[in-house]
Amino acid sequence: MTSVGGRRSGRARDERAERGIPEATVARLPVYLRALTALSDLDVATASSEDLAVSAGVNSAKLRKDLSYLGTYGTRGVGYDVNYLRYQIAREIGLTQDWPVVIVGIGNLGHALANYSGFASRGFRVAALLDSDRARVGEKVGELPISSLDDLEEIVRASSVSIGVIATPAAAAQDVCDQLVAAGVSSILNFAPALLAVPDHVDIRKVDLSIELQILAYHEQRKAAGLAEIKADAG
Amino acid sequence: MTSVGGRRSGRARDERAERGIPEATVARLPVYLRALTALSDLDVATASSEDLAVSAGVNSAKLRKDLSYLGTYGTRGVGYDVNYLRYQIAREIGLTQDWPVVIVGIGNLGHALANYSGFASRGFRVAALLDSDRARVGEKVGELPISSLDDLEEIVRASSVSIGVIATPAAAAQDVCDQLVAAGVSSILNFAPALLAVPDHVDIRKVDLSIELQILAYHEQRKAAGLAEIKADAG
DNA sequence: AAGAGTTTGTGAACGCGAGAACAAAATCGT
DNA sequence: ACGATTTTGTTCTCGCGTTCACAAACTCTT
Repeated sequence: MTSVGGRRSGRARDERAERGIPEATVARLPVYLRALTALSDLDVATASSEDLAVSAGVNSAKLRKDLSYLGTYGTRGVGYDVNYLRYQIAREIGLTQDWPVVIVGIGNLGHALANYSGFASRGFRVAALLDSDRARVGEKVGELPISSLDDLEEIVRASSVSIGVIATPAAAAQDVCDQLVAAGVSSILNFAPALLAVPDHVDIRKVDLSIELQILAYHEQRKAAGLAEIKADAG
Repeated sequence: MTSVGGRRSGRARDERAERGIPEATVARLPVYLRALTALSDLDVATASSEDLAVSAGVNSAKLRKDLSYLGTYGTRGVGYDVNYLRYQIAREIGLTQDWPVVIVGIGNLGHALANYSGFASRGFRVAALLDSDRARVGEKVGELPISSLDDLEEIVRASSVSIGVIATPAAAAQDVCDQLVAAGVSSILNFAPALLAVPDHVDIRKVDLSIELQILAYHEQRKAAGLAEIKADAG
């Protein structure tokens, strides 16, 4: 409990940022970043936690607590310097560096993702587009040509890719996932409606359109049932 | 506390399903449904909570508790009848009926969504594609022609649409959202990277690619930092 | 028919995250 | 220079969701 702790080096570092920002907070940092960027574009120099909270759509106490995990970047009685805080959050997330990304599966969705401008604007760069259909290899999508899935390993090594996006049909997803992991990719964003198994050291997140719609349908049905009940009681 | 409760009608109903399935459970029901469908396709007649939990990628106790909110559909010592449970979950979510959906913003993403086969296979039907660009009105995407955003209200009324999907640029999202709400849509799935304000009675869910990537980047950076630290300590 | 073996449904403990509330620290006005 | 005001950073409490653990309920074997 005294002096040397764990495998920390001797150099003093910011204790607060050292270990463990709660996952819920991490998920909100990009939202704050977006709000700060919007304020910055409007030439707002400083903003209170309340201002920011409104822009981000969260409770101000929650926002202050979230920011406190990063460090003490605010000034009591004043608020937060918009550009300074924006930089600090960007640095914390890792957006001060460039992240090469490969997209696997260039169907309708892969196409859309390849052309998505939100990639480049936030430090993500599409390094390659891959598809298992040999007939499509060479075809251009925007600036980039489609490469063969066989070249995955070489591309990942050559461009130091650590993030992969899966936009294949569900049936192919696990196989592609395994290949990505074997090639050295350690973060995966999965758009295929399938459960993917990965080793512990690999992070995986899924985006599932169909699930989102089903959740909406559940609530929608509930609203309709409530109305029907009121009607029945009245009649 | 006795006899007549709230605005319930006199008819007895299943108390369990009557009110309030936890939101976390609702979000998992579609996952269970997918797992059950997969098992059904493999002609598996019954499955234990453990089997299902593995297929769905969750803890079996959690799965049992989730299912218990719907009713008592399992048999102790045996497990769950796959097809029966599948039907019950589908009914609970509201997938026994057909949900017409409108998609607004037919750019790259809107195109991909319009052609997404996962829609139809789960009871969602694309009723119309809308775009504000008059030059594109009439253009066909798959089977459907693009309609003008001006016709939104009529389309919503004619087809009893209650779910809308926003796939426009961020700048247009709030305006489109307001129009959807005004037309009578009460559930919205938003793909635009923008915070949308809606009345209380409207449900909204967002899917944000850029945020997902940023979350992955944070963890990726963390892994890299950890490695660097170990290297530095060793050297 | 009765005991052995399974598997569900649920009570209880625990941990995390949300939000209220407040002390500490900065600015501003006089 | 000092009190009033603003706003942060943090402590505390509460509720929700996850997980463990076990009694109840069912099947199967003999």
